[in-house]
Amino acid sequence: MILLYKYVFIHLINQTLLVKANLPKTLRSANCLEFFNMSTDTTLDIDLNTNPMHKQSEIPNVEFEKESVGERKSSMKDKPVQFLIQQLNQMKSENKKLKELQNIVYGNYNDLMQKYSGDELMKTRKRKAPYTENYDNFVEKNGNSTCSCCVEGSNGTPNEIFSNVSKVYVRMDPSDMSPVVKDGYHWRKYGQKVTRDNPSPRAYYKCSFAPTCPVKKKVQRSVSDPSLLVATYEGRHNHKSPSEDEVSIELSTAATEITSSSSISKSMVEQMASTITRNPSFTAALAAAVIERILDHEKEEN
DNA sequence: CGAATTTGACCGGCGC
DNA sequence: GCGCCGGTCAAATTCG
Repeated sequence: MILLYKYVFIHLINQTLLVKANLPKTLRSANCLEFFNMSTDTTLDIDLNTNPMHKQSEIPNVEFEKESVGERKSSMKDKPVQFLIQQLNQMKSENKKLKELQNIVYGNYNDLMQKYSGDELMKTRKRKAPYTENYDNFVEKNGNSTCSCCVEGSNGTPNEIFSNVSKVYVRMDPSDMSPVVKDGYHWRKYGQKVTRDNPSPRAYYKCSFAPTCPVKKKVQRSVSDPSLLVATYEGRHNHKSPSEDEVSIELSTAATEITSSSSISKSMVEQMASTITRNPSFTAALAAAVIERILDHEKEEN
């Protein structure tokens, strides 16, 4: 089961976690998935609606690395010095790549800061205004997929220490104008308001696990782009996403079938990954899981 | 018939 | 103190 998860998830999340793990602490505090939506480097792209199997080289790499470890061990007996040199060179090249990635992320981060730290953010509303709503341009700039999202901390400043407020931007199908963000959780609508700065009504939802789960969300169409939904989440779920459970059951069933017949073949894993990633519930659950994972990581650090 | 949604009323924070 | 505004409540309505 763990192996299956690994195969299916590894090429989706691997780059994300790699970049996240190598970010400087100040950058990690930014806690923005927007870094992974940046278009300057495809390795940073975490387009959840893209079939991940186009990066097929990822899965064979896992197996290759296992084999090469064995080869390394045998060669280590024969030529330990050469082996160490080879290892050193390999690490150097990896460091170089990581440094390049880091520079790209730094550049994107600075661009974002320049773009949104100016007067636009300062002319906020007279009320509490815990967050800004001026990220539309960002999503428009980067929203080349059908679902673009980013998460920001409170106060609208990406470098703010994380709190329990996050925003998600979702580009909707133009044919589907219902103000619903499918994020894998079940919500109960408890109110709707037309706000002053946006003719589209804002819908208020509570997690249907309430009062056990304190999470609320607000959903409203973007002023500049009606096809864009802005979902503001407050609080953190204290339970698993129902979609995660569904996916877990699907994977468990598939794993039972596979292991009962033969060893796991690459094509079967690919087929399975392709099937479940076409499932909107899976992509939503994956997005929620990735965000949750990063937020947990952030919480541990703080 | 129960659950979910709608919608007008109400509440509290904030600026003037 | 008053009015504006965002957020919440709860009765009425709709839906499956």
